[in-house]
Amino acid sequence: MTPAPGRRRLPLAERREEILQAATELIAASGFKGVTLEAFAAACGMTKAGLLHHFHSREELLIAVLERRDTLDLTSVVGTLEPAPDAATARAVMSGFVRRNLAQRSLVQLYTVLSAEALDPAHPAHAYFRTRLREGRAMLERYLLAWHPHPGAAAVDLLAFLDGLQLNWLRDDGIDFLAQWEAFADRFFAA
Amino acid sequence: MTPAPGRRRLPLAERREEILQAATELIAASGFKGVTLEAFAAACGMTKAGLLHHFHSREELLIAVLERRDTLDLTSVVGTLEPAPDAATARAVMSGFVRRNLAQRSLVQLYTVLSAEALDPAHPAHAYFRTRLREGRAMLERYLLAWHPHPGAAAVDLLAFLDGLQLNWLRDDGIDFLAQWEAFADRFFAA
DNA sequence: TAGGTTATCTACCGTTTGGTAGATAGCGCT
DNA sequence: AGCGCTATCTACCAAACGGTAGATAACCTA
Repeated sequence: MTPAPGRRRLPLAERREEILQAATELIAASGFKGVTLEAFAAACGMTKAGLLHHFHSREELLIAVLERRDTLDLTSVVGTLEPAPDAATARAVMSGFVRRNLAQRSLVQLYTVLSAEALDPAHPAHAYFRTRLREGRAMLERYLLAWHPHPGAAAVDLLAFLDGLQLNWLRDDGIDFLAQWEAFADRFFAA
Repeated sequence: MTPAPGRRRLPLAERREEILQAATELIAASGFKGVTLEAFAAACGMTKAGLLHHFHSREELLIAVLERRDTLDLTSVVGTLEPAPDAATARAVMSGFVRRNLAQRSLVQLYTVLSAEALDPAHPAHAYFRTRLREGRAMLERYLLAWHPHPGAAAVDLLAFLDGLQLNWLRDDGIDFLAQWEAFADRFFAA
């Protein structure tokens, strides 16, 4: 049997992954501000100090969570598609994101709250979100380039609408996220 | 002369207004989380305890600031217009908000950050923002009712786009808020 | 099985912060 | 002038929280 694990020792990589996974769930449920170092640790059955051995500060943990989630998301949605720069592909990719987000509301809320907090240039995740926005827009623009008359402005439009729709959906779950998106997309991709 | 005011005593209403004004500026500059009770008080030349005599908690102060700002904004933008329920009026009102927001970026950021924080149902301003969204949408819908084929969905669209555009503008001031809005409005109000 | 590496723990610290209790003093009224 | 109301202050508290230091024990290798 496991010899009365008053202490459970794991190899580095494994423990890190366990922590990140637990932290993601916790943050998604209660926001980042709402979760204390001790709570993160307790979720893995360890203590603050134990956790800090792996992530040297609370902020470092946050960044790690974000980056991990980002990688997972990106590969899962875009990964399998050919990067064909046409309207149909662009719409497919965006619809993929919409559907994925629809299914993980609390995680979307996490991103929303964090990205707002991070408007403050002093916030630990400020640079992260700034970069993320720029890259996302550049990527989208590449998809629009070949067929849209104003790819730059259109990319801004599309991302703004999606961000805003998400925000309103979080505030009021009476909103039909998917329907509103599809209607908007019909118009947008008709041009 | 004023007799060496180690203590400055003001009538209730006057002091309240002074506090709200100072608090608004402070929050707009550094966010709500970034300002401590003591800082709010110091800005009016008083102490925490003195301030708490007027607002019984930090949260109460926050709500008061929001409500005051809301009232001021609403009267300043909508106040002078006839509530004619046609497209032109709707567009004029919305454009009024856009221009006003454009001119007070830090205040917009305040609202953005707060409304994101307030997604948490336990947040002191949760109800405030929920109500505000609903009322805003209802008001907008009334303007669209007479001429738009789908007033409900359109209201959601418009507010989502504006929220999102604002958010992206806050994240990246390279975005031309006004131009993007006008272009969108051209399409939206053409229908 | 001995020994070293290191993952984990116990105990503690210092600061920040929201809030309270009771004293004090400025203003209006008679 | 005196008195009461209350706006304001001084002093204090308690708890939360992020982080550190040094002890301890689990696993790997020889």
